[in-house]
Amino acid sequence: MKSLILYNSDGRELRKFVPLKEGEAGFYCCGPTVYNYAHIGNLRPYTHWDVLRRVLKRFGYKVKHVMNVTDVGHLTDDGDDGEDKMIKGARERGMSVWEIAEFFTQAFFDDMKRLNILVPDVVCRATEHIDVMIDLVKRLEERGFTYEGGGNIYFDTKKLADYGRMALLERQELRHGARTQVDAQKRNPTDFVLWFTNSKFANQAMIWDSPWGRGYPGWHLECSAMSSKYLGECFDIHAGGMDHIPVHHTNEIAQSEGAFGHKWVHYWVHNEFLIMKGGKMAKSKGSFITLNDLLEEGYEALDYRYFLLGGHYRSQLIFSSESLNAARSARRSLMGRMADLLREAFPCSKDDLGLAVRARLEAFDTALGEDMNTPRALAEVWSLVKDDSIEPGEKLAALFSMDEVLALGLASAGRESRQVAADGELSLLLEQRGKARASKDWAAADRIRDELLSRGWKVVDTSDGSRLEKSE
RNA sequence: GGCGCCGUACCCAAGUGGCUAAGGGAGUGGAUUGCAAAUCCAUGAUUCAGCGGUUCGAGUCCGCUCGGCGCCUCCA
Repeated sequence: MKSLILYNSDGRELRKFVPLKEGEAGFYCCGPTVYNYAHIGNLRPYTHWDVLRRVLKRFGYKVKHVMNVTDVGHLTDDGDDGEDKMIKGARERGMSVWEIAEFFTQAFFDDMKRLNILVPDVVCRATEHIDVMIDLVKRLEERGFTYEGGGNIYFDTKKLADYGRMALLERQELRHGARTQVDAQKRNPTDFVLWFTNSKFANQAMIWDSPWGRGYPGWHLECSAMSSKYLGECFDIHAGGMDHIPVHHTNEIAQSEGAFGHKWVHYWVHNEFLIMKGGKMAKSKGSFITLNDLLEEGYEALDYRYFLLGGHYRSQLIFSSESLNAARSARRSLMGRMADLLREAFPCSKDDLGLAVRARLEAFDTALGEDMNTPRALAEVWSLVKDDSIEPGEKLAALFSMDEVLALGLASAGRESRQVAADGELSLLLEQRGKARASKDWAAADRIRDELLSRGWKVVDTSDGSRLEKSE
């Protein structure tokens, strides 16, 4: 089993991954809140967690990957001047909250597919697990972690000795109430609602029966309840955005460890943000870039994936059209080299790989094993490509192997030439141009080249003759 | 105000105190080409925001200054 080192936010150190069960890895990541399209910043973590999942598999683990879909309209746990996100989305688009959830869940998975992100083994919706959440609150109630105030059930954070350990909250002087209204019902500023029966909004659309009255769950509850249902009350990895450390994940830990009475998650991994020129992209800011926007500008989704893998998941990554262009150029170049290799060789079998190429693959794995260092892994890809001591067939085999983790679509590199070969008309035009060139009829040759370009194909002349590549 | 992260070439970006500071993109020069595109070759930081310190040795550790970002509100 290859060694995987992960940075564990709970303890803030790099730690070798040791699974709870030999050869298996249980892995939960915070999923989307489906009240709007995901913007490209939202898509960053899922790409990195996809790599994590693929690395775990590559290193020999049997992976169980669970992700939630937050389709409950959440208020905040503090006094909130805002509006329920789901209700707002529904009102603005003239749909019901349920339709909104369904629509944007679909849109989210469309994006996942285009980015070559594997669908988690379990995708669980909050609205389908209300009973599990209620059970968790009951257990907390039995163990004395809750109190009632103003119709809502609160978690008493004073009852948990190491509340806030991951976020180092004890070192912080939080300015509670600085930006929001303090909830007068709370005994401690950090307490949070487990179950609401007292909605701040008259038209609360999603409510369920509970032992405490009709209402809806607190936001943090769903992740604790669902992850534990599918992965057990103690599991390996919980992933999410670093913005969640102080509140969401801190409270998940509190309510889970409170209810279960033991340590809950062994490795917490958190991603940093995608940064625009002026700061992070946020849904609440109203304007943001979606994957569709990039596609409309002529980028491929996998160009964006390449861009993301070019930065480490724990570092802020600066987005600009310039850097995305760089990623696109790099990926195209890589695809071009793949296509060239495929013209001269077939991928050889894994058993026939020589020492040099094995060393390259080893270096690639090492990079990924060291806290998922995808930038270094990409550098290893380029080193391999440019290594003249390695036979084309070996390179191809290694590149296909690497792409099992990177998922940059390298396997489709040779597709264009096959497509051209299958298209009689294109082949004929290419042949005619070849004849025109042979007789130095440049006008005719250029006319055919323009014709092909107008059909979306770019002519590439080589010493071995001409071929076609897809243009923009 | 508190807490945390970051500042590496024109741009993006790796870098676990110790060989010549990865990789990609852009640029430039050359080869090739009917032209163009593609491709190939060559070319990049005596230096890692600045200053000081620790050390035999620091981009990597410590302190201060300047600059950027995040969290303490829902947020990936």
